[in-house]
Amino acid sequence: MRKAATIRDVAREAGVSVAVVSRVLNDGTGPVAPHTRERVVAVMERLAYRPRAAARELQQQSTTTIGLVLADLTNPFFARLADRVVWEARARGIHVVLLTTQEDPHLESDSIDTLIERSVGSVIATPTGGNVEKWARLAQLGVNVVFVDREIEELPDIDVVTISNELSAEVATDHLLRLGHTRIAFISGPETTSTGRARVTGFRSAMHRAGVAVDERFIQSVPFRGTSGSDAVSSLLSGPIRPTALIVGNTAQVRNALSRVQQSSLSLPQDLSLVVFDDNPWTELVSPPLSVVRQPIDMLALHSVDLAYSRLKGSISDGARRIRVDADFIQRSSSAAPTT
Amino acid sequence: MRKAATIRDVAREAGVSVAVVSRVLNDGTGPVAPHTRERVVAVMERLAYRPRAAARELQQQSTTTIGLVLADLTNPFFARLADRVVWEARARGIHVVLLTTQEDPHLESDSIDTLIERSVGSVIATPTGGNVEKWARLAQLGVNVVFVDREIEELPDIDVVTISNELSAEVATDHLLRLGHTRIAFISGPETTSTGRARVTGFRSAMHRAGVAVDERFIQSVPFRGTSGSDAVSSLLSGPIRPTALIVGNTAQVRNALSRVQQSSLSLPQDLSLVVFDDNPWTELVSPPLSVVRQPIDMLALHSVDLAYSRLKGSISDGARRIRVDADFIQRSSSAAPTT
DNA sequence: TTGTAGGCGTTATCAG
DNA sequence: CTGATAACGCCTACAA
Repeated sequence: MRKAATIRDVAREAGVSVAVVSRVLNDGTGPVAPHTRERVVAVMERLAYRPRAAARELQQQSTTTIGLVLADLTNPFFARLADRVVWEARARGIHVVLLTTQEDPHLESDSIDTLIERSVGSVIATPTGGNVEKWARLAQLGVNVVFVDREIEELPDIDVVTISNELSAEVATDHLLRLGHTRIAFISGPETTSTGRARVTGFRSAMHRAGVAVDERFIQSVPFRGTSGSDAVSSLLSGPIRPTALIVGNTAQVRNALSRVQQSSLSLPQDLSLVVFDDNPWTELVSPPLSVVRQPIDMLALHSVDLAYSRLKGSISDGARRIRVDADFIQRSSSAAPTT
Repeated sequence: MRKAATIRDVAREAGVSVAVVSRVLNDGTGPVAPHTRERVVAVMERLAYRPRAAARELQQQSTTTIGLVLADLTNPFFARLADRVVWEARARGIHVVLLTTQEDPHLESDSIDTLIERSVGSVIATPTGGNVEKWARLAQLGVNVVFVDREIEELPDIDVVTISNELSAEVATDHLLRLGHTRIAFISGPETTSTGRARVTGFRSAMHRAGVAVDERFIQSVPFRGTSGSDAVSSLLSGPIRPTALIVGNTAQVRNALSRVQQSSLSLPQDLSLVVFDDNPWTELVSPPLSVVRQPIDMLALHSVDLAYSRLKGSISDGARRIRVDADFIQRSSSAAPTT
C-alpha cells in the first residue's frame, strides 16, 4: 500500500486549492460551488482519502474524545456502565477511549499519564482512591474530570455522579431490621473508597437509629480484587456468634461471598438472609433469587456523559457539580424473617 | 487556565533549543549532557509540561490507537473480551477507542464511519454480519481490520480470530450423545452470523456421525437481542416430542433460556440436560451448576491485539491470518444421562 | 466562490 | 554536545 493521500493530493487531483477541499470536508465552514464539491468528493473517493485525525486535533485545539477509566470490566456493574457511557457519548458525537485500572493505583497512575498525553477533553472515572495529587493535576491541566460511582473527598472541585450510597445501605439495613434481624453483618468495599465508607456509615446509622448494637466483628471491609469475599464469609460464619443476616455492599465480591455461603451448610433464607449491592443478570437466576440494591446505571451514565460533554462545550458554569441518584431496593427471596 | 506549555516554552525557559528538549523527551534519539538534561527535566516538571500526542503522531506517521467494535458489553463474554483487549493493548502502549453496535447493523455502519474519520490504525471487531461492503471499504482505506469471535466469509482478506466453533459444538453434542441422549435440541445465534452457522453445523455433524437423526424442530436459530431465548425454550418444551437435552449456543440468550427452564416444571438434569456456550461468573452459582463450553477469552484478546499491533507496525507479511483457538468443555451438574 | 500562507507541537536532519 | 529549520497534514484568516 502506497502512502496515504493527503488533502493536497486531493486538491491537486481535483484542480482546486486545499482550502476548498477542507471546506467540503467539514461543510459549513465556507461556501463551495455545488459542482466543485461533487468533483472533490469524487476525487476523495477515488484516492481513498482519509483525513488524519492527528493533524486535525493538532490544529484545532479541541478534541471530541473523552477518556473512560474503569476499575474492572469483569464486574457486570462496570461493564454495563461502560455500555451506557458509550451509548450516551455516541448520541453526542463524541468518542470514548477506554482504560482500566484493575483497581490498581499504579495502573491508574499510568492511565492518568496516558490521558494527559492523549489530551482528551474530559475524563469519566471510577477512582481507586489513590493518586489524589495526580487527579488534581489532571484537572488543573484543564481536563474536565468527572468521578462516577466513587469519589475522592479531598478533591471537592471535581464533578461527581454517584448513587446515594449511605441511604441505600440504610434502606437495605432497615429492611432486615424490619424483618426482625438484629445480628446483621456487612461486607463492604475497602475503607479507601468512598463507597466502602459511605455504605458502612449508612449501615451503622440504620442500626443506631433502631437501637441495635453493632458487633464490630460483623463489619468487614475487604478489597475488590481477589477472593476476599469468600474469606469474609468464612470468618463471619465461623465466629462464636453467627449473624442471621448479611449485606454484601461490595459488588465485586458478591459472587465470591455467595459461592462460599452455598458451600456452607446454611440455606437461604432460613439460616441466613442475604441482601447484595447491585442487581445484575444472574441475581434472579440463582436460588433463591437475591434481594438487591439496584443501581440506576443508566442515570449514572447519562449524568456523567452530560457533565463531561457540557464542560467540553463550555456550556456549564464553573463550580463542581455533585449529582446523586437514588438506588432501588428490590426484595426477592433471599431475605426473610429470622427463624431462630 | 492558561494554555498548556509546549516544547518551545520548555526550551526557552531552560535556555536550550527545542531539539534538546525533544531529545531528553525520548532519550536515545541523541546525546544530551547530563547537566543539561537535569535542568530540562526540572523545567518540564515546573511547567507541568506534557507532550501532545497529536503532534507526535502527525510527525511520525503512525497512530497508536485502535478501534474496538463490540456487539454488546452487557454480555459478559464481550465485557471480558474488552477487558483483555484493553489489557493487551496497554502492554503494547496503544489506546483503545470503544464502540458498540448493540447487534444493530445501522449502528455498526455508523461506527465504521466514525472509525474512518478517527483514522485509527487498526480495528478489532465482532461484526454483526451485515455491512459487508463497508467493512471491505474500511480495510481498503488502509485500516487493519481484525474480526474476532465472528467472521464474514465474503471477506477472506480480513484477519480472523475465533474459537473453533464447529468443533466446540461437536464436543458438546458428543458429550450428550455419550450420556445416552438422542433427542437433543440446539439453540444457536442467528443464521446471519458465522458463529450461529458454524455451531449448528458442528451439532449436525456430531449427530450424523453418531447415526442419530436430527429433528429439525429441535434447531432454533434466534437473535442475540430480545427474549428470543425464552421463546425458543417454550417452543421446544411445548412440542409433541420433548427433547431430553438442550445445548444453548447463543451466549446472549443463555440467561433467558435458563430462566424459562427454571420457570417450567422440569428439573435439571433429571428432566433435561443443559449445556451452554460460554462460561461466566454465574454458571457455577446457579443450581445445578452448568456444564459449559468455555471460550479462551484471553487467547482471543491476545491474538487479536497481536494482529492489530503487528499490522500497525508492519511487522507481519501480507495475507490474511485466520487464527483458531480451541474452547474447553467443562462438565458440571446440569448434564446427565436421560432418565426416561 | 476560490486561493495563499501561516501556524498547530513534534521529530529529524544537518550544520555548528 | 547543541541549535536552526524543514517537514508532518490540516484548518483558517485574509486576499483575490
